[in-house]
Amino acid sequence: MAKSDFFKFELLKESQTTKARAGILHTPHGDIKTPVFMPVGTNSAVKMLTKHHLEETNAQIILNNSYHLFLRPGHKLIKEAGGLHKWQNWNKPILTDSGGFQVFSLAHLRKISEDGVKFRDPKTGTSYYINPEISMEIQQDLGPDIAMAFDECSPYPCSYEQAKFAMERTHRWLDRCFKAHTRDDQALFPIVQGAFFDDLRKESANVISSFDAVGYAIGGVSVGEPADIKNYYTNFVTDFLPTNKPRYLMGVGTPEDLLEIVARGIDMADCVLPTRNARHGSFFTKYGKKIIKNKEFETDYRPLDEECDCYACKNHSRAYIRHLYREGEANAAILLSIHNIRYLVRLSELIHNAILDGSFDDFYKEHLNNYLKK
RNA sequence: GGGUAGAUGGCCGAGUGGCUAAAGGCGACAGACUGUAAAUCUGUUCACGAGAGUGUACGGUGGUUCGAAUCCACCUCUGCCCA
Repeated sequence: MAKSDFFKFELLKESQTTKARAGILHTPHGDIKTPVFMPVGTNSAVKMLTKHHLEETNAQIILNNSYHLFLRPGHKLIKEAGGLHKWQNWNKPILTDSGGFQVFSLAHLRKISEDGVKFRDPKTGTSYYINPEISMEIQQDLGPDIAMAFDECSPYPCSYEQAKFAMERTHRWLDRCFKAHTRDDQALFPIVQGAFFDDLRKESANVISSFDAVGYAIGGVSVGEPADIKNYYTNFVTDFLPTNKPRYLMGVGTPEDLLEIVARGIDMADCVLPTRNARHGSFFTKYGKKIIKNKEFETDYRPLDEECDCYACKNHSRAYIRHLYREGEANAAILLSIHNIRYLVRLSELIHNAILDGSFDDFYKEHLNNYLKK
């Protein structure tokens, strides 16, 4: 069977005033309504959530990470266990990152060569080697619906020469990824790099668009650059990507980011922020991000967000969750994680519906206005 | 009654003559986090002041000294041991 039989992207409707689009991406493990927010479960676990919690958030697809699972427990073990879906008992779509982000985030613990990257495991000091072929082998053994190309994500700031070199190497690696990738029931998304230079981003978008892929990703953003730069390049790059394929902006973001990037033509996004911020005590509301430990919530008996339908909001008050957090109870992180994920998943559902009924422009303005109101 | 140890900022606890408005921890108050080395990290925390700074402060009172949380005397209180 060819890839086109497993994957199809239906573009349902486009906004008249912005670049927002609503669609459906069909995958071997089910359909994904876009725009979609994808929670991150690096170690084959979305931190703090059981499968039951995660299903209740209505997440349509989750991320896992090749680098982390390669180190432990090993892709061969997961393959033997029946693949990622069976391994973590998640029967909806899964996307794996290639290990490319660790080239960036573990910069001081790795050495890049033309062939690939040597990493030192921060926990044990052991050395591991990943190159495009190894990343494809890992991801084909793990068995997600969507695999990502092995890329080199540049830091911010970054010189033009450095960015160009990393981008060109990413393109050479991309070619090797596509040659090594053979599973038809798995999509391989190439990734645009080029840091924050117009000509590099344009060149990279054109190069990756020349590969026949199910969807196309934009990487190298949310690496410390200001929001307006991120928005500018998101808008800039989507102009050079195929219109009939999903575009995935990697590592973004906050609720306001989600609105901004959808308006700039993005269909998929993932971020660790909802779960990390939850563990660190902050939560999303219609009126902006709040910090649960703050005194203002001491006697606030309202739910985290009054319009939210998540488990935490249906059952508990801000005052109660604040108490749990201050006492170091794990339940605080669990409840906040459930809420933050549901907040972004629900926001993406509302966005999808708003695009379909033609009200996205108003929705976008009103929501952003509320969220950024102080 | 006798002996002995001690009394430091909201709490615990360093500090034994100037470098001490006083380490460190806790607590409190606030902030950061964007393809997860992260249930982590950062800042503030005597009063007044934007700040330089000024004032008050190491149980109490008095003393020694150019200078005392630190040395001396007495007092108050507390822990422990003996009667």
